[in-house]
Amino acid sequence: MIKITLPDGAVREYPEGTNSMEIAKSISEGLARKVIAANVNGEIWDATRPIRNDASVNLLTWNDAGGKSTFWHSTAHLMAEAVESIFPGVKFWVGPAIENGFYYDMDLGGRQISEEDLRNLEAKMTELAARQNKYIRKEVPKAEAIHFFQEKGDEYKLDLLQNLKDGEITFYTQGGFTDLCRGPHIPDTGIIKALKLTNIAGAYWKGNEKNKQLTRIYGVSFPSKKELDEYLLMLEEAKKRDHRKLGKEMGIYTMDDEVGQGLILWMPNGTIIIEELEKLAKETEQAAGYQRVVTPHIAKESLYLTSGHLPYYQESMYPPMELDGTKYYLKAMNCPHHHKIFAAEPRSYKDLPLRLAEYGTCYRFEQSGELFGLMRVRCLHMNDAHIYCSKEDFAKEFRAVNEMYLKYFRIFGIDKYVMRLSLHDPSKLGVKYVNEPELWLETEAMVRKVLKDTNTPFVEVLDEAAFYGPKIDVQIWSAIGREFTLATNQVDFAQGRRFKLEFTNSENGHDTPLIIHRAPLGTHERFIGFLLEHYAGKFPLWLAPLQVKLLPISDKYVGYAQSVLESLKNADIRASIDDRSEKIGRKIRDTELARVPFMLIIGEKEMNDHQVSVRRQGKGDIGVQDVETFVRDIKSEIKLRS
RNA sequence: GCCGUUGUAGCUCAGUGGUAGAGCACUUCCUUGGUAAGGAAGAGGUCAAGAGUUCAAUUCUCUUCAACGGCUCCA
Repeated sequence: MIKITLPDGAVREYPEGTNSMEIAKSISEGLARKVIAANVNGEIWDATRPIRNDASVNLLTWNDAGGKSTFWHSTAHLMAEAVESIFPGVKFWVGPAIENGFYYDMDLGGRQISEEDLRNLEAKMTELAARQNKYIRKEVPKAEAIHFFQEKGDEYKLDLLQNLKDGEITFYTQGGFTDLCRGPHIPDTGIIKALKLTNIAGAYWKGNEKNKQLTRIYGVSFPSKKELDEYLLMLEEAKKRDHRKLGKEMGIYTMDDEVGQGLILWMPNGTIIIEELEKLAKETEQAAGYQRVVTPHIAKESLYLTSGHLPYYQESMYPPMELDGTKYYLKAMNCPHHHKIFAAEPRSYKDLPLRLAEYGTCYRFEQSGELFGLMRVRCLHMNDAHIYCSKEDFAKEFRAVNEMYLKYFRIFGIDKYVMRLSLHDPSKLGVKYVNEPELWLETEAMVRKVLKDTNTPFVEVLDEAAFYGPKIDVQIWSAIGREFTLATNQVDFAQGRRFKLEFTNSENGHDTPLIIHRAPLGTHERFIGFLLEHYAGKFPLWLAPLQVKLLPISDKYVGYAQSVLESLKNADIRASIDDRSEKIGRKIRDTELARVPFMLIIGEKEMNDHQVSVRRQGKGDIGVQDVETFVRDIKSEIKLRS
């Protein structure tokens, strides 16, 4: 007998060689039906794998992350089985579970696969699943495994085998399909009740674009039809919140083939949001001791040779234009221009920290396949600033920048974010990173210390730094689950020297300033894309392109509505009148759907009493107010940016 | 850049080898109303662009462009 410890601390005895499924059955049949896998001593195991020694066991069901991923991984095997039966001779690479489902990479030998094939595969998978084939685990000696895949002619699996040691190789078989796999898997295919193959994509072998491109099929599966339907419904809902859809619907931005890919045309409504964001940034930066500058969109090649950007980033810059033998580049970053402003005057330690801010327009020649709505574009407006400071001031300045981030996050209600400390990879010094090993370690330690001192939660990642120094990237998630880097806060110990930037220190010597690059609001493009999804288009009052819509009950009250409109406009409130000869119900509906924060209904009573009947978007009728009271209240709400 | 899919009215989408339709939106008229859709009429499309096959192409083929889903990349 062996002792099994359950999550609640209970210890039960079972015969040696029992398995998690047996354990579940001993607790209840209902539980046994739901068990997908089990966490045995911290490792996820098949529910049917024999347990030989005392162990702590946590049974996993669909509701556990480990259960879900096992379920999806097993569905990937089921898909492979279906693929193999329909396309004999296919070779497989890997088929993991991912955040929402699974995929399998395969070499179809040059064969193309269509949407129709996916439907056929789904049907085949459903058929195979219904057979309730067991997933059978088998430990295989390396020589035998190699022989198996040599017979099959699958060089991808042979490649995988190279890195595996004899004695740790396992095969899993379900129905007629055997795969090299460390597992774990669900007990049998019967519990896969609903599935959908979602899309086909090319994926480079081992993620390297120099390698052959394999065919990747994505899918998702569920233990019931109901859950699949819910998932599909969720996707529909997410679509409605997509910034590309909302941006068009709300007249925020447009794009045009003739202007060019990835080049955003900001429409009047989008421009209002841009101006409000800039107002916020300017106020905040002014209070924090920044000074504003304005710099050109282009510069000579030599500027980027000095900065060191050219060799690292030329491919991401628009090709140069040549005038009288001199090459000019559209700027992809603002820092070199700002450095030249620093260099334009002699600087004393008394001038530092010098903080230069600009909503700079940058152009980046992103690969065409990378462009994505507002999130990834070729012309962007960055909430940029560079702080030139001494080493002594660094911690204080870096900390102040972090606090600015947090201030913005509060304003926009961003509570899901991760600060990612991006470090250099020492093996790439001189290639991807400036070859200053000691400065790297020193600045990385400085940044880490600030994060620790301020109790800022962060993760560290290797090989993600800028070429000139470590950085903090802020990862955020939009309301529909899109993750991206919003903002970045970087330390730069390299460009100061490259530009020979200097200040006179208190001992009358010369020092090179450290530079902090920071962009808390990222770019207008990405940030507004984020905000659209974050708010589902229902912007808070201060950002809403149209803040108030006046809805006269009939034509008779348009005159009075116009006088109210005057009062609102005099108070700098963005308002307009719906003077269509429509019924009030219709006007309310249209205004609600247009996501206007306030509606003022104006009829006989309001006109006589110099009042307005106020309706708040999403909340409905909130009563009658004097015009002056309404203006005062709304003004204060706008000012608070709440 | 690579793999795959898609491209018909402002939007969402039907449809056909014989030069096109619906709903919503839009315009005009009627209606003048009290908190989420009043009625009627009208206008609107080189069917992404170019080439080929054909008596005839929006439809079939090819190329280009763009968008979308991924991969790779992302200062």
